[in-house]
Amino acid sequence: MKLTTKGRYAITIMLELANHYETGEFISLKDISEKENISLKYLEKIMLDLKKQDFFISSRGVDGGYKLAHKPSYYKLGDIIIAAEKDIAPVSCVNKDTPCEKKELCKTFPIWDDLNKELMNYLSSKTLADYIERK
Amino acid sequence: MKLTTKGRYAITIMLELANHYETGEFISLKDISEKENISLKYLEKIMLDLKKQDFFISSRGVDGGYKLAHKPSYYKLGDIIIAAEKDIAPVSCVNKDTPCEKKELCKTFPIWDDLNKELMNYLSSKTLADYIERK
DNA sequence: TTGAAATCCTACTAATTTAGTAGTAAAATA
DNA sequence: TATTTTACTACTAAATTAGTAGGATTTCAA
Repeated sequence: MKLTTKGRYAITIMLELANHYETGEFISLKDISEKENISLKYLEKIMLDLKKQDFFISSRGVDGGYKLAHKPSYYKLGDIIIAAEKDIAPVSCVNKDTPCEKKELCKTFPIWDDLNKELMNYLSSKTLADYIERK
Repeated sequence: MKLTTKGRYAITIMLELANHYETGEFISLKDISEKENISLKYLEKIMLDLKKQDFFISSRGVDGGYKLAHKPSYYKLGDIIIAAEKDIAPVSCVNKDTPCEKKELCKTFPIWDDLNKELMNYLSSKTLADYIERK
């Protein structure tokens, strides 16, 4: 049931931006990279996937970086993880895009279907706002 | 968040045995292998991990195989998956045996800790009895 | 008492996936 | 115009996954 580093780092990036949401300032990937000890190039790559969503406002050049386009409560953990990992179904047969054709016959299908629903439900119920730093 | 085939097939095996629990007969891996189209050798290997638990009664030779040592409601999905996959923590920092040392400082730790608890809680709440065939 | 059918056990391996790296272009700002 | 940052594509080493291969041992029935 492991998450890949892509999903993990995506959450790291998003939570860091959420923690600076109130200030309105841009946060560069370099800052996050140094703070969290993650390769800058790898963070950039993860950003490519996240950017396909309407998640950020970005700015290039000195003092540039990213900031959230919406307030932290807009960002469900599930949406972030899916954006980074593409597919988080625990078993591919319950994936929305490529569902199993034999699911009517398969005795284990209900197990994976229930688990997937439970997971999705939980990850949709939590947002970045639930985990930002309180002062 | 993918499960490996080990975890998937472990559930397949256990559910098949659960569906024959009432008859008391031994089910061979060969039967399951043919029915589910999974390599016999691979099923044997998965069995090695499951057998470390007090899960089965086995019998060799003709008409041998396995049957459940307890009734289906005894087997929590989480216990089966953990036996097969060893570790199902979505992120290694929340693993019981090798927890992260910086968890006090880490801002994302509570996210993974909550997710892990949710998962474990769910997988402990369901047993094979919830998914056996009704006649 | 021998052969077949099953479990039991260890070692190896091809294919896939993960976790990056490398290099460059383009934009913004001072 | 130099610097800093994002934006984008292509490649790659390491690790993991999903098995295979080969045999030993046990049980039962003919």
